Amino acid sequence: MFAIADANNFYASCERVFQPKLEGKPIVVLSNNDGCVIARSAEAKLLQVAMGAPYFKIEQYCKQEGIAVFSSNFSLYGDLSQRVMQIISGYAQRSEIYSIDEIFLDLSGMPWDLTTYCQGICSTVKQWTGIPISIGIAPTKTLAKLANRLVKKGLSAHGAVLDWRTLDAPDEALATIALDDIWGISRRWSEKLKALDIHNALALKKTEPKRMRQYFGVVMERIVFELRGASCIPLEAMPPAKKQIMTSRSFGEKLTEFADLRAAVTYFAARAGEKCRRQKLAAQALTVFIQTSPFDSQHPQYGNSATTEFELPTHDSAILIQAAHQGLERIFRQGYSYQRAGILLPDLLPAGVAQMSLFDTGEPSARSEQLMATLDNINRLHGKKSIQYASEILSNRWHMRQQFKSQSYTTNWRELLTITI
DNA sequence: TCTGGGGTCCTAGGACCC
DNA sequence: TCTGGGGTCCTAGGACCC
Repeated sequence: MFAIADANNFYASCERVFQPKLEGKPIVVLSNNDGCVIARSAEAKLLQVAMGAPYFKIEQYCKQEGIAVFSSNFSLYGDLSQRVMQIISGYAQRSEIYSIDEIFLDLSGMPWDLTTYCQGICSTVKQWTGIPISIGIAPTKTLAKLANRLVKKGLSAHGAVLDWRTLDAPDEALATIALDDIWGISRRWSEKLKALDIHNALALKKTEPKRMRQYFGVVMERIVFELRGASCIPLEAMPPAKKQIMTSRSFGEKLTEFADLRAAVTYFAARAGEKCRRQKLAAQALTVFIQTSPFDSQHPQYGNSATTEFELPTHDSAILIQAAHQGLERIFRQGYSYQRAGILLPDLLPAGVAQMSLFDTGEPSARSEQLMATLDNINRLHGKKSIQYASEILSNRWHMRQQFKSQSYTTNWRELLTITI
């Protein structure tokens, strides 16, 4: 038996925890650079604010309807997510954190009533963190996700929890579920399914799995089996090591100067190095990429990338930064307005298991390890950006617009919530 | 003026191994 | 007429997730 616990409108709920006056009020959260809508409270959904809507197109509407607008605050969301996950994972022997606001639980073999048990999880999480969650329970992950979806639509007889097995007419419920509401099916596949005269989850369940495999591949075949109640997608209690790490951003304003881009990619390379070290991985190569805005039809477009391979796998920020600079020099062209850049570390290995080169003594890498550990410690103890590479801060013109950002209430001593009486 | 930032898996084809 | 059998690795493209 699987359960999926999922926070309701997670980013909007995080903002509401620290501004309870927004209870019952519409909230939207914007992407980096305040570009487009990436989260909406239930009230904002009722006001027909679309997911992904560019903010500049709905700004007036938000003001008119009194919608509270926030820039994304990932240090807040990440921290609250950790707290929620820690609480929920205590309720099962095995669990899998699936995304920032979702966690699967293995509820196999539990002798008590699972609906009551999960209702207890919901109320504890709400009481301890202020975040509302919903839980779907079923014999497969795909059905658990659907049960969760029915909860969100208000179709559960048990509040925030629904056990698929307690449905009186599960097939009738499936018949009401649109294809692209199924986990793993998006617009293209649902269109292709409709062309085959398959129009809802029940119809898909009744297809022949082998035939679906011929049309779509093994992924769709598994979905059909899962809809039938045969589990094909196991719980992954141990998250597999990352295969690649990316750090990229759109800029607050278009950049034309090499020096501004160089500061940006330096920052990205340093962040990618931090991620790499935290996950105990090392990069065999680094790709730097830059591009102009695909929405800008007035100016000439250009995008390019350059990859540098390392002699030895590394997670030393200085080496990553140097490679990023060299790559940028190769691809930078004068005369374009750049909108976005980033760093990709494409082929990661576990740190410390690398093949040494014939003449390597190991000593420089020991010094590098020490230096990186010290750097990470300083930034952990004294806050992000306490110590940075000089070339990161030679320009800040690329910095994101974040006009509506709330405080980092839980991760920064200088931004604690203050209450005036 | 203004449109996010991360990731994964599968498949097919080509090149190569013994 | 007849033309082995079993693999791996890499890449690009296409799909999906949050």
